[in-house]
Amino acid sequence: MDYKIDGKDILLKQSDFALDDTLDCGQAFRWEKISENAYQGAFLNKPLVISCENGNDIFRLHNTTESDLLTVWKEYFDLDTDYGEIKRRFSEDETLSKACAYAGGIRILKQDSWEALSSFIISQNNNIPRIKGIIGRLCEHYEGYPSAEQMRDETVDSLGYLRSGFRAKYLVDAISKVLSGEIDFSAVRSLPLDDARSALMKIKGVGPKVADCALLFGFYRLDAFPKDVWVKRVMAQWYPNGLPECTKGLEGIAQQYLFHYIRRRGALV
DNA sequence: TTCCAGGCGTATC
DNA sequence: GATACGCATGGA
Repeated sequence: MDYKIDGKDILLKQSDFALDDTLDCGQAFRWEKISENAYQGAFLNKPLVISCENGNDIFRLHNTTESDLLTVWKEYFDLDTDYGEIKRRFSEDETLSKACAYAGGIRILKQDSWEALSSFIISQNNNIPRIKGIIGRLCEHYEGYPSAEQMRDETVDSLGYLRSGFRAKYLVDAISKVLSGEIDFSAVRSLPLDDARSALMKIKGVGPKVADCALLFGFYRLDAFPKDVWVKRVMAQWYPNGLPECTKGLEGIAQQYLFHYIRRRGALV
């Protein structure tokens, strides 16, 4: 990792990284674009403004210490993973090659398990602007993304201000099962993919898709492959016999390139 | 007005 | 196991 301290900021040189591609591709819901080249957001309750300095590979992490870079942001932005190598692997496949070329700056964010799980519970049968609205109201209420512990006394009625519709009862069930220990995140981390998915699906409102999103984005299980309406279209049109061999073990990363591509383009051409 | 959105629970067969 | 339908809300 190549970086230097610049006053109160850190300057980071990082290839295969673009803010629009990574922070506005539907994997995280509370990064806000505050100018042409800058986003404001947070991991847990540690806020960050990050901007791109040269329109390319130099990034400024504003008001950040070297310690925060090394203990928080390096991991969150997955800076130890070589996405260039992954894209070369995927480029054996014609459709994936186009998707990687279209948004080559996508990285999988290593998000907090509870935030990812609860965010994707909210995401079901919903659209991204409205998901961001609900999560924005939640974070405004708690002055940051609340832990399950902080939400322990919430009920369907008390969550009414979120206007999350039928999903409120699913959040309440998730809070309850996480706090009771029925869902144990450290156990989920050590389980094989199918067992981890089944464990999360004990929560009402968590089916295969939400579970796979939580596993991919909140537990960094790169072999989890969430199939939403968009990815189902991709699969039907381009991969009727399943994903190509070159994605093996990294199906989740392939999913994110394909998801972003078909959503932005409307179709794969 | 109707349709749809990073789905899932339930009923029914 | 598969298929059909309802679900809260709000933007298009």
